[in-house]
Amino acid sequence: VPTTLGYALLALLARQPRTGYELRQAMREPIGFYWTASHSQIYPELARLEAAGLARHQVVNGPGPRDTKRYRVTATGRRALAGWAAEPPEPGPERDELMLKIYALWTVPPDQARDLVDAQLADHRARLARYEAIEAEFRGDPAEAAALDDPRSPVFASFATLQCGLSYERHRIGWCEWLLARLAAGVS
Amino acid sequence: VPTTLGYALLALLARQPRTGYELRQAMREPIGFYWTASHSQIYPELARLEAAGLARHQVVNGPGPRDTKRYRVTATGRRALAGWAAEPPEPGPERDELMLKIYALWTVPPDQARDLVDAQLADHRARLARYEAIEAEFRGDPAEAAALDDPRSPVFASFATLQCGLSYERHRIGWCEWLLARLAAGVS
DNA sequence: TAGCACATGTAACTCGTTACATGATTTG
DNA sequence: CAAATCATGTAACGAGTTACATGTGCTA
Repeated sequence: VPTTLGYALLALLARQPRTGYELRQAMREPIGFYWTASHSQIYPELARLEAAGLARHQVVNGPGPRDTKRYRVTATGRRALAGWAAEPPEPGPERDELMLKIYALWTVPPDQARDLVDAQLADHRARLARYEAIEAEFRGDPAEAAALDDPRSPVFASFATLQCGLSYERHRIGWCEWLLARLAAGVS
Repeated sequence: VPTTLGYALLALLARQPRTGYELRQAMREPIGFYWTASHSQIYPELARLEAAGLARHQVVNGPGPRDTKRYRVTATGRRALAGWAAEPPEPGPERDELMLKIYALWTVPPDQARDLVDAQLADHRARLARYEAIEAEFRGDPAEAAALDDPRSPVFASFATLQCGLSYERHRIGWCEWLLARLAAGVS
């Protein structure tokens, strides 16, 4: 039984075969918004997946300088992934460093507190803009737009996570604005 | 320079002196929504804080069966806490296991997918109800209600984190409902 | 009298990050 | 020719969880 990282890799491999290096790239942008991993974690994990019979590789002499191993999920791996995805996630402890800082915000001079929240607000607005651009891409591509309503398509799944990201950023922006209004009220 | 856990402990001690055992209790409910720690982490960390001069303890023969050490922040610790709290948090990697499952949701039969999202929705509704109850307590207590607008009061800080929690649960509920509507559309 | 709350500590293990290690190919 | 990209691995370290270890006082 793999770790969460193992399932993350299977989830990527179920969409298309990839090398360890490509998996590492993928762990940045699309999926990287909610899960990341460095190559030093990925390579050993791929070996474990293969040992467990959930993935297998093929050596490929691609255009690159050295031989690369291209991994794909096995039928067993695909079943394991679906089984895992259908289970409710175990309620891991939420860890939000910003909230901890907010909890201690009364010890900070109000103008510094305002700077902190201002910076957060700017961050979230920037991320919202990025997500909105990605959303526009989804809707703009006819092939993808067609799959948006089919729960069996990967495009649907990607779009669902994107919607969550959009909603999250809007929530966070709203809260920052609320907090900023309170902090501004105490201006000298 | 302490770890995040160290600052979490300082944030609690800045409000009132506590023993290791009491800190462990506190890491469950109020602050535990966004940071948790077990006693096996807390006791060594307290020793480190003391070694760094940020907290100190006094042995107390309380009503309990054995001597307990009651910790309080030092003036240095208080300054360190305020300095840390004013700094923007470093953007740690977001890790959301549910999003990973959603990313793989296309591999899951739609009726199972619906069950998963249903369960999440119920969880979030329950947590929202809890937060709303806590909010009502804040507003009901005249002493606390008076401090709600003062950025220098711990009550204000606690209330701000609570508002974020309320907003977060509402965001998550909205997204679950959105997703459920898409999944229901594909009903056989 | 069995179990729970009180009360504090250490040890082993897992997960993740950063640094170490190597080396070819392409691009400026 | 120097730097970035491609490409894969291991080692050391830090943070966190679970389990080990000990012992008192109260309550069902």
